[in-house]
Formats: sequence, C-alpha cells, structure tokens
Amino acid sequence: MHKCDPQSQVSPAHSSCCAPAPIFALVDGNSFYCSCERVFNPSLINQPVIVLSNNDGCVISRTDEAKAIGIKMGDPLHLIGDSIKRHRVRVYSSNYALYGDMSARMMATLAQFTPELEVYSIDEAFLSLGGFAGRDLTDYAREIRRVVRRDTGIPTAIGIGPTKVLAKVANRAAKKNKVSGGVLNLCDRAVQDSVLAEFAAADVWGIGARSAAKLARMGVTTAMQLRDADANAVRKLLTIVGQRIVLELRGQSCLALEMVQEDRKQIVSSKSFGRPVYKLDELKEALANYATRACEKLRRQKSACHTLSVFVQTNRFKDGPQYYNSGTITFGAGTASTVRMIAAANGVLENIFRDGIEYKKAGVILSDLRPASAVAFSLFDDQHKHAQDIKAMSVMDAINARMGRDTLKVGACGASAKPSWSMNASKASTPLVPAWIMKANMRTKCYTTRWQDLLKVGS
DNA sequence: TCTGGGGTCCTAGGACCC
DNA sequence: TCTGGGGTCCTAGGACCC
Repeated sequence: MHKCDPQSQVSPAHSSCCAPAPIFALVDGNSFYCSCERVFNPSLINQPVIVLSNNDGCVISRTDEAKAIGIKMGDPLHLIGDSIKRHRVRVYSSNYALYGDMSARMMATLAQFTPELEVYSIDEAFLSLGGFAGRDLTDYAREIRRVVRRDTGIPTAIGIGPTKVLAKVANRAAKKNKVSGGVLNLCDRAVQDSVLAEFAAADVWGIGARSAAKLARMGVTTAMQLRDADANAVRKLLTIVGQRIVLELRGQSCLALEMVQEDRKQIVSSKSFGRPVYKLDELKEALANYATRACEKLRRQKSACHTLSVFVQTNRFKDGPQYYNSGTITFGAGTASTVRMIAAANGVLENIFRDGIEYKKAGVILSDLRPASAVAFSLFDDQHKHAQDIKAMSVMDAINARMGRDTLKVGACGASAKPSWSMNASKASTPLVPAWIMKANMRTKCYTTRWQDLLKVGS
C-alpha cells in the first residue's frame, strides 16, 4: 500500500502541477449480503433479513429493518432467538459463491464509469473522479447508483470527497441521511464543516474502539475536533496512522488509489469446528482441508510459501481450561504443493497436539510468500521431485476448475462425501459429519454460479 | 448445544554486526 | 578488560478493516 509520509511530504500526494486535484468516490453496497439474497428472493424486500457468519455463528449483515429492531453486527445467533421469532426475521447462512459473483458484477458495472477503480472489499470500491471535475459530480454519482441498481439489483450509497477518508465519511453520512438520495458530496468546505461537526470521531475510518477512547481522553469526540486537533499530538497518541487521518480530514490526500491488487503476503485458512474435536486424526483431516484451500490460493497468485504455521485452540468463550498452541516450519525451497504442505502441517501438529483437550478451532497460516518462479534450491533439495509436484498440482487445479472444487483431492482430506444440507442442526453434529464441515443450515442456492441452481421463471 | 474468517500496517525490542 | 554507538533485520503484539 502506498502511503505518503506526512513528515517528508509537505505538499499533497498529487503534487504534479498539471494533474487535477484528486477526487474520490466511495461506492458501497447497502447491507451487501442481505441485498444479494433479496435480488433472488423479492419476498425479502421490506422485511428484516440477516446473514450469518460461518457455522451460522453470528450476524454479519443486516437490513435496515433488522437494525431497527436492535440486531447488532456480530450478535451471536443463539442470543437473539427471541427477537428473531418475534419479528419474523428472515435468517440466512452466508453464501460466498453468490456474494463473490454479485460483487464481480457490481465492480464490472462501476468500471464503466471510470478507468481508475480500486476494489477495496467485496462490497466497496473507490473511484477516482478527478478527471470529471467539470461535471456535476453529485449527478454523476446518482447516475452510477441508478445503473448499478438496474444492472445488478444492488442498492448502493456513494460518498464523494477530496480524500479517501472524507469520501468514507461522506458515504456513511449518505447512508444515514435518507434525504441525500444515497449520494453525498463532501468537496465543499462548508458542507464538510456541517457534516464533520455531527460525525463521531469513533466512526471515522481507521479510528477503532481503542483509538476512540484515547481521543476521548484528549477531549476529541467529533470528526471536526479530530480534524482541528494538533497533528503531532495525535501522532504521539495514535502513531503515524492517526496523523494521516487528521491530514486526510483536512483535505490533504495521503492515501492513494490502488488500482492493482497486490499479491497476498500471507494466506490464512482456519475455521471453528461444527462440533468438539478431541482426536489427532480428526485435526489432521481438518488441517489437510485447510492446507488444500490455502495452497489453491497460493498457486492462483503464483507464489511459493517458505513458512508454514499451524495452530490449534479450545473454545475461548467456554469456561474452564484454555489451550492454545502453534508451531512453525520453514521450507528451504519454497513450495506450493498441497501434498508437501499437508505433510508439513501434520508434522507441526504432532508437536503441538496434547491429548484430552476439547479443540474448537484450528488453522494454517502460509507466510514468507515469494514468486514461484524464483524458488531457490540448495544442494540437498530434490529438484526433480519439485518439478513433479508442480505438474501434479496443475493437473489437479485444471480438473477441479472444470469439474468443481474437490473433484480431485489429496487422500488425507478424508473421503467423506459432501454433506447434505437438508439435515437439520441437531443431526449435523452426529460423528458421521467431519468436524471441519461448516454448519450452514440456511444457505440459499448458488443462483449465479451453478446451472442447476438457476432461478426458474414461471414454473 | 450455539460467539466468523481473512487480511494489512505500525512499532518496539531483541539479536547481531561493525 | 571495559565502554560505546549506529545500523539492519526479524518477530511479536497491537490496532484496525471488511
């Protein structure tokens, strides 16, 4: 991520004399996951809807109607059962195949409006509108909203500002303030003043709970106060990150648009188990599956991994003895081989495993990633074996890409058939289901990515 | 019974070298 | 034997984001 050091950077980032002053728009899908569900199920419109995290654990997306009855982000499902029943909240397991595809459609639509686009997350994109300064940007943003809605079905809010942080503020304010029509332009100083005065410092992008508490002790509780605070004092309190936010609030752009997606520096695959796990073999099977996912990502970005970490842990929400342990192994010559990774993960696991513990979660972390093309061998590495691995993996990837995920997999992942989601929650905890299979009892179909799930009209 | 998963960046401190 | 500073690299932990 490119960031200007405000210490060395006296003039703004775009210092070139002929380049237009930067203008950012942040487009954000409203209640994105819920909106995706609504696109394929119109009966959800105007209803309270929530989407749950993995294992149907807690709330990660909610519609305005769900917010209105007091359901909060992160609420555990099992604590809001009453409210769900009373208000007939429609509840869904997350369906990332669907959301990922809807996201791609939204981004493709946005790309029609500017060549300079940064896909920031699954439901957000920054657009550079610096080249459109001659136009009425509020009108332009309304047009963007209209077309995204028409072509994807997703409602959005758009915030405009001279910096990313101000565009973020504008976006949040646009969402809250219904009269703005989903668009707010914060390029004007007077508008900035009126919005920032009412905007909580804790809601500014980059200010989390810890930082908000520190600022409050300084007497800073609004975004306006933060903007007008002494930048050096803020730096002392919140490091350079906080100082950058102050400058951004003042309209000095420190965070640039990043159009190219850099390769990941770390790949994590970890999950809580659907049921308690005690046995080494079960952990091995779970980790084999996580390592498989991680290596697929690794190969997709054409990297090789030089460090593998494995961790296991108990349920941190449960009273009683806790256990966490992790171990690491390094590869002299980097690898992206699922087979090698699973073998290595097993080795680490045997070192950190203790008998008689109720495990709740495990995972693998691949780090020290470097280009696969630059793997360096020592005298003792078996280069022939390495070449064979690469060939085997590319065959496996090709088959899985054509025939579907896990058509071909390593034996250590377990032979268990894909579970049937028609089973209910209580049955899902029978030992027949592998521990690493996630609970998802309320998953919708993959309308956009599987032929057999295509929506039928008029039948 | 039931509480997500996957990322990034920054800083401080230790190890090591000259 | 004692004393000293400066530089780099690495890692763990904290904080934040979606």
